[in-house]
Amino acid sequence: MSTVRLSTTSYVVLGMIAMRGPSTSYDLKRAIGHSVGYFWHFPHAQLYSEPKRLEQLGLLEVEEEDDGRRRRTYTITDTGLSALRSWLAEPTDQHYELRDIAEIKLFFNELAEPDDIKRLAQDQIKQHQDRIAEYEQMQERFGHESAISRRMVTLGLGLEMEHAALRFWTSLAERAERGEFEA
Amino acid sequence: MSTVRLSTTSYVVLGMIAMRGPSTSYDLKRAIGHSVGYFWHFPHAQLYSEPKRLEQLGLLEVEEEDDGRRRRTYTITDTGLSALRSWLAEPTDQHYELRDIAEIKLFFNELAEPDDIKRLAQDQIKQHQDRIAEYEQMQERFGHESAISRRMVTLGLGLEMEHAALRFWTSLAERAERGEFEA
DNA sequence: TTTCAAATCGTCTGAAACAGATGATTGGAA
DNA sequence: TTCCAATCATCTGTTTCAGACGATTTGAAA
Repeated sequence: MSTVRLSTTSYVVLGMIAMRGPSTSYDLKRAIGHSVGYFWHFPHAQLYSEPKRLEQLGLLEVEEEDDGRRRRTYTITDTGLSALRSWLAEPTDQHYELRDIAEIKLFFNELAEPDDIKRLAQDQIKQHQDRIAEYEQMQERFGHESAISRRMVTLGLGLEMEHAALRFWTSLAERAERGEFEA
Repeated sequence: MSTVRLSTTSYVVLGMIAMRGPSTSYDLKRAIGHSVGYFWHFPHAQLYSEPKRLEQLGLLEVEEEDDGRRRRTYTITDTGLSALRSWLAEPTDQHYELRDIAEIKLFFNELAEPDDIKRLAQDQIKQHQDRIAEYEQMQERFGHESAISRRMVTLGLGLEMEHAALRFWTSLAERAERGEFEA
């Protein structure tokens, strides 16, 4: 077994191919785009270079078209599958990271104009409402199709988080309205 | 005014120096470590290289010790302050990113053993409970000192998010217990 | 049936982010 | 006074990243 350290990107690629079956990089890009991509961004260039690496490590197999687009279709190997499975079985000690520019701006509220805080809060409210609507629509459309309902489980976490953020920014907007961030 | 694109890291550095006053890279590392570092990780090496860049751009000024540690103490310039202020005033269209390895593993639940899901959920419950305790302690200790209470505002968001995650994983653990992730 | 604009698909580049090793300085306990 | 642990700073090689670029394909209008 190799001693190379695989990244989260590696496992997402492995997992996607294991779940979907044989896939091209472009397939991955699209599949990730309407699933894990909602909460963790993977630049599409990675989805071309990473499978190449995984193939060299023997975790994927590749089949190349020899003309036109020259698509490379990747399949997971037994080694790849067992690497993925042991990662899934492994405990995760790392806490999540919430990369939220709005939160950073809010952290520096002392340096901002009170009106900036108000607008920030209002923008966030709108954004989270929109996202909630989007998630609910997904849940409605696909949540009951048992074929993919297990892929919808994380939507529940996404929704909880969105509602939490919405609650926070709503209450913050009220506090700002009350003048809590003046002088 | 320069046309260089500043990153979030840049603004965090500027903001920290603006809020704390003259700071060394090590000061930044520590200050970030017990504030924004809780939700967005900035590798400390960046906090040495980034101020250097900002100094070259004229957004910071530097004063160097000429012996011993050779600490470089950075101060924000007027240009730096106005760059920071206009960033704070600017709307933020980007949605947050939630980099959560546990969520990724859960997404691939179809490929995992039912017991893995149970343990994943239990670990997450523990982790979020601990984090909540940590945040509540911070709130209790510093929330009332008006000198810094405005720097504690984001703690509220952190807590809301932690509670949301805790709710989700708690309910997920029950579903797993009921055998929802078998076969 | 040609044509041409939009959508799809793939690669490349240079810059920034990153983990983690290394090394120097310092304070204070033994 | 020595010596260990904490503090502080830099360096290295790798990975991530945004976004530009270019090639192929589709299909609708001409």
